Amino acid sequence: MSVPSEKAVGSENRSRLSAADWERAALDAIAEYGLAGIAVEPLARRLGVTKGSFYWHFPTREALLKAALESWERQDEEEIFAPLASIAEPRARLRELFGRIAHELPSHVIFAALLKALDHPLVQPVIERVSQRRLDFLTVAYRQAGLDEVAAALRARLAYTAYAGFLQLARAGLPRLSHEEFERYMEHVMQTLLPAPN
Amino acid sequence: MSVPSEKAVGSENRSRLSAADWERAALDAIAEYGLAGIAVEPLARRLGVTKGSFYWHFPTREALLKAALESWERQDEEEIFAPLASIAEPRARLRELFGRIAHELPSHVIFAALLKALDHPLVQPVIERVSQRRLDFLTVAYRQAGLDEVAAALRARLAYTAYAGFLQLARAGLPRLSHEEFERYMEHVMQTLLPAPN
DNA sequence: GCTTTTCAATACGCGCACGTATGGTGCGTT
DNA sequence: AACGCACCATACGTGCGCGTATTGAAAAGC
Repeated sequence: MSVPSEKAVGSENRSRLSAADWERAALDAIAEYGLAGIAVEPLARRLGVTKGSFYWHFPTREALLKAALESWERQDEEEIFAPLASIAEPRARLRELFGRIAHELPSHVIFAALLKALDHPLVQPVIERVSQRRLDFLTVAYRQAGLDEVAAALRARLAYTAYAGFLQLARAGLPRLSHEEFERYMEHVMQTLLPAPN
Repeated sequence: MSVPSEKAVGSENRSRLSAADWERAALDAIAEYGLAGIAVEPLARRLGVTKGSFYWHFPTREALLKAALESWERQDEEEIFAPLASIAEPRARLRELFGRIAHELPSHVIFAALLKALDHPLVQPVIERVSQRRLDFLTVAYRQAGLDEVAAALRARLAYTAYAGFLQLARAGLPRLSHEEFERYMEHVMQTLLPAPN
């Protein structure tokens, strides 16, 4: 049956790496340093190997970026937005979404980093797809919350830009909010961006 | 009186360059390529000289960046926000502000580029100052439009993040709006983010 | 007209990341 | 025990941008 001695789930410190390990490291690097964080030699140092390892798994730097982006797009969809879809009440669903953004989930941090690299030809289509899904998500929720077709689409766009702007400014550029202040802010956002419940 | 043969206003193609010419070129480069656009050798090529020229005017790359940022911050304040301040009616003032954002003024394009480089130690304080001014601007306008102190500050923050997000997503990442669609969108934003006129 | 200042070209060394080529090591297979 | 494959190290060449040093040319001042 040829059972590998270590088939554990996590990315243990097993001495040999796989392509998936490089993808994970790449995503971590994006979260920390932005798109420029995906660099072969720095990543290799970070992983305790040399680039000789990398070029066995991937033909080029761009290939890693591409793989990492695909991995993120899938993961983001499954882990972040799929759970939200199960919330029936649209206002609660939106509230939950906005609430999650503040928690600096890795997926959101990466999303913020990718938003800053929209000029990159590999990033742009990914963000376009993801943005469209988020817009649809918001539009549906607003529609269910009582807005008419047109208003729902417009409100979704406004909410989405606010979402993107918040991510961009959350870590710096604006005075940071305390937990309480953030709660008040969230409350205000909900009241402003959500139609009154009938 | 030693009148220089060419003292014309514009950045004519006079053969010798000044520090101000480099600053202008740097800001153009930021608008086009982002912060990475500020690079000595590429800029020199763009200007038709070699870096021998640059290092006479500036000691280092960072010095140019610093000078360009200061120039932009001053110019942005004078040319964009000062005119707005003269509009007495707060709702009209806000409308005018939002309207200007869409016109891709150079100053806004640079602002968007700087927002993407918030991690840079020279950029961060500039954006923090500018953000604070914009927040104050918005807060005052909302206050004058009838919101109470707390609500005005919160609404200003929301409007500002929407503003930043819009800039970030205007050029790519989201389906581009036609002129008519944009007008409708603006109308919706005004209705949503502005209190009803009594 | 001659010097001095101002701006620019050239040549150089450095760092750093990409990508290639090639040899080396551990481990499952037979 | 020997082989072969998967993974990694090492060495090398390239590109490109920063910064320095030195020389050169044009304009300004006297």
